[in-house]
Amino acid sequence: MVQHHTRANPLFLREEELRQAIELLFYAYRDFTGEPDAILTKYGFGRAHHRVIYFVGRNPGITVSQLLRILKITKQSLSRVLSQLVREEFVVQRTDSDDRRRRMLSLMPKGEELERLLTERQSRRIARAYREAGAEAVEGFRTVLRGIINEEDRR
Amino acid sequence: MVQHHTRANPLFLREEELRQAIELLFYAYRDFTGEPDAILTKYGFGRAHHRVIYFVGRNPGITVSQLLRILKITKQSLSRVLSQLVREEFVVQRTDSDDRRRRMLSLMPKGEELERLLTERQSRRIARAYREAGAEAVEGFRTVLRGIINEEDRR
DNA sequence: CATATATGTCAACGAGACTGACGTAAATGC
DNA sequence: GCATTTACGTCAGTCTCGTTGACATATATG
Repeated sequence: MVQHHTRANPLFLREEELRQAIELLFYAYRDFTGEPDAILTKYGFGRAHHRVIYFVGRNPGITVSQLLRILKITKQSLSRVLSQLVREEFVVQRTDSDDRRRRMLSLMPKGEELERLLTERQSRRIARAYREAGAEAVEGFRTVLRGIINEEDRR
Repeated sequence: MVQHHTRANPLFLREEELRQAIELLFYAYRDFTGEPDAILTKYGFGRAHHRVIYFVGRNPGITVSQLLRILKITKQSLSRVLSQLVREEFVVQRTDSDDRRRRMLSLMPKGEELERLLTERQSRRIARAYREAGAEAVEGFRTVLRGIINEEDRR
């Protein structure tokens, strides 16, 4: 079956292969975000809050505009979520002393705790997949994912 | 930053590695969906329409409940999108003659055309990443992604 | 001093997810 | 044959999170 198509149409395998990749990405992302989403609901937060908490935790002192460039959303969308996180003391803003227009963001204890909780779940999922796949597969995984990202963001 | 993990703690590399995976997935998915999203806007559709069009195109004759299991959304959410796609003649519903409760979904010409357009873009992105990464990396990519998906859905 | 930058905010809107309830038609099990 | 289950659709209401465009303020910079 597969061989027949291979011989007759050299594009068949290729298209099938690419569609499988599209689907793998969809399913993996769906399940990768599903677990945190469920936890966030209990806090009255959504996926947008998760992203902010994650990237602020990862880059303490990050500014609002840097965060916007990562998330690729508008100022308004971020603002709503961020001010809620500040109000509820998950995130704190300090004015940068070098450039007092900038607000440097960091996690407060509550934020760190939630970040750990969420990252732990996702890490566990990744760790399991990495362990089962082996080091070589992990390298391939990283290489391909990097290749999918827009060139300007591969830093 | 988190200094206490430098050399003394063997988990540092591991945590760093896992966080990189989390971020790669975020960035890759962000850019992977960004291009189709822009196209869909011109049709007055969103990402939800894309997912329906994609999976109906991929599985002609798929039923509503099968689609719900794939997308993991509620009947209401699907219904809104699906009825719009049917109304605008991108998707057609036929009653299954074996079980007349079931509606079998397929793409109409307009739907096939849009599906091709969207899948082409995403395929091109994947194909480029695959080409640059090489066959071995591709295998690793697939293996790890499969490992990230919930076990019951790896079929 | 003029301009550019970083941030915040207001108002309005739209997509797309959710819950819970209800209704209908058809298949299936006892 | 009747009760139950399944497949689908729909109503009403809610929430998150994305959008645009305009405007305000403080600060830095040329």
